[in-house]
Order: sequence, then C-alpha cells, then structure tokens
Amino acid sequence: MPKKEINPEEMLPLTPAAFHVLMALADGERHGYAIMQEIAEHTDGRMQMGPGTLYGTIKRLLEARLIEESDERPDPHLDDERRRYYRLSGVGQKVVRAEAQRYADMAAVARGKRLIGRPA
Amino acid sequence: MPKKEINPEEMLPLTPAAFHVLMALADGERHGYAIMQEIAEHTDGRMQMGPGTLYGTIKRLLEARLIEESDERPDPHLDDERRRYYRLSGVGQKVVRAEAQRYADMAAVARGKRLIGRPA
DNA sequence: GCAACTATATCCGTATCGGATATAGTATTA
DNA sequence: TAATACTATATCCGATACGGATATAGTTGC
Repeated sequence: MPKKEINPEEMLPLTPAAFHVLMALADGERHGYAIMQEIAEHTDGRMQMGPGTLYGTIKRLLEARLIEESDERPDPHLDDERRRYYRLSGVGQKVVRAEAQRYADMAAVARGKRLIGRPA
Repeated sequence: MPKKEINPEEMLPLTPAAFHVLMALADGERHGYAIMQEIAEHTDGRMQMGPGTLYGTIKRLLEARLIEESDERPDPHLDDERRRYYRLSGVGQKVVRAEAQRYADMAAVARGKRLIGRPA
C-alpha cells in the first residue's frame, strides 16, 4: 500500500500567500527572489509579497513537505551562489492543483451570482 | 467629492473565511447559521465552517464595514427571534466582486500552467 | 418528553502575516 | 573606481486570524 496517504483536499484552503508561492513553482523550480517576481507578474503587480511573508511561507511549505530544496544549479555563469532553488514535491503538485480547482469553483459560483463576467 | 474613497483592491486578498462569508451574502441578506449552510453548499460540503471562525469573521467584517446588520425581519411565523441578519454594505459589494475577479484571474493563470482544465 | 437541530457567542492556544531591519554579493553607470 | 541600485536571503516581532472547545438556550420532530 502507498506510504503516507495524505488527502490533498484536507489541506485546503491554503492561505493566499502559500497558494501564490506554489503557483509560482508550478511550471519549474525557482529561487526565492524569482518567486517574488513571478507572483508580481501573475497578479499584474497587484500583489507585492515582502521578504517576511515570502521566506516565512517557504519555511512553512518546506516543513509541510509541499516543496523541496533542489541541488541542481544552472550554468555557473548564469547562476548566483546566494540563490536557493525550490521545487514542488509530489504532494505539493496535488495540493496546488486542488487549490487551483477550488479557485475555479468559487469563480464559477461568483458567476452564478452575477458578481463577475465570463472567463476571458 | 465622495466621502471616504476606499479602494476595494487594497483590501485584497481576503482570507478564505472572509471571502466565503461575503459570497454567502452576495445574493441577499442571511443570518449567521444560514451563512454557514450556504458555505457548505457552495463548496459541496468540503468547507465546514465552525462557529468560532464564523462569528469571529462576522465581527471583523462588521468592524471593517463590509457587512451591516439588518433590522428587517421575515414574516413572524417564518422567523426565529434569536437570528441576526446581515447584508453586504456598498463597499462590501465592491470588495467581494474584486475578490471574485481575483479568484477568476488566478484560475486563468492556473489554466495557463495546465494545472486545471477549462471552466465547466 | 427527549433527542437532534438551530442559533449565537466567547475563550484561547496556535498559526500566519507583513513591515522593519540586517547583511552582503552583483550589476550598472557616471 | 566609487557610488548606487538591485539581487538575495534571513530573522524578529507585534498584530491579526483561525478554529476547536465550550456554553447557553430556543425550536422541531418523533
């Protein structure tokens, strides 16, 4: 039988901060500062995550095993030794998918109540 | 000139609890217990908000003037004197719309990353 | 009459947020 | 080459929010 059997849906809802960090890692590994920039991009600059929230959230996500630190480094001339790279764990992938689906579901409810228009 | 000029977007993101309460009030006034049931319905029973979170959140939303207590009561034979009814304020309407749009936007980002499928 | 449900409220330990502060390497440009 | 802005990580800590437990009591259904 599978080893831990955690149900990702039981970890929902995530805090907005945790969700944004996981979303930033959904298409590949990134270092902390790049996560910050990716979040700003996802939200058209509306969400500016400061270092306190960013690194605190990373720490909690590591403890919860939703993300892992990666040893792989890019080409040395593109790299910066200070950087620490993170990627989603297997559970992390499932959790971010489930939370994204929850967002889509709530958006659908909002459309049903005519709070917002159709998806672009 | 308009009296207060609060920018609803600056209050975002809401906590999931606050958003669910506002969503439950989006199509008409309701009392606390009914809000709880509406939230369970919106989420197919996946979110079960307990009384601590519910009444604490209501208190905070009242203080932030996103909701107001209503004096109107339904027909006496349908009513229960213990109930306290709440409705969205003008600002509350704008905030819940903006937050719903944020949910839709994040769902769109998630679709771009192929985390979830098309909206139903 | 009794159990289950409805309804509101508070307490309090824990978790999270987020601005401030610290430190220091890297890139730009004057 | 000196100064400045940007990159990058990390921690501290007061304020806020969460959420299970507990309390109280009226209402409904059997």
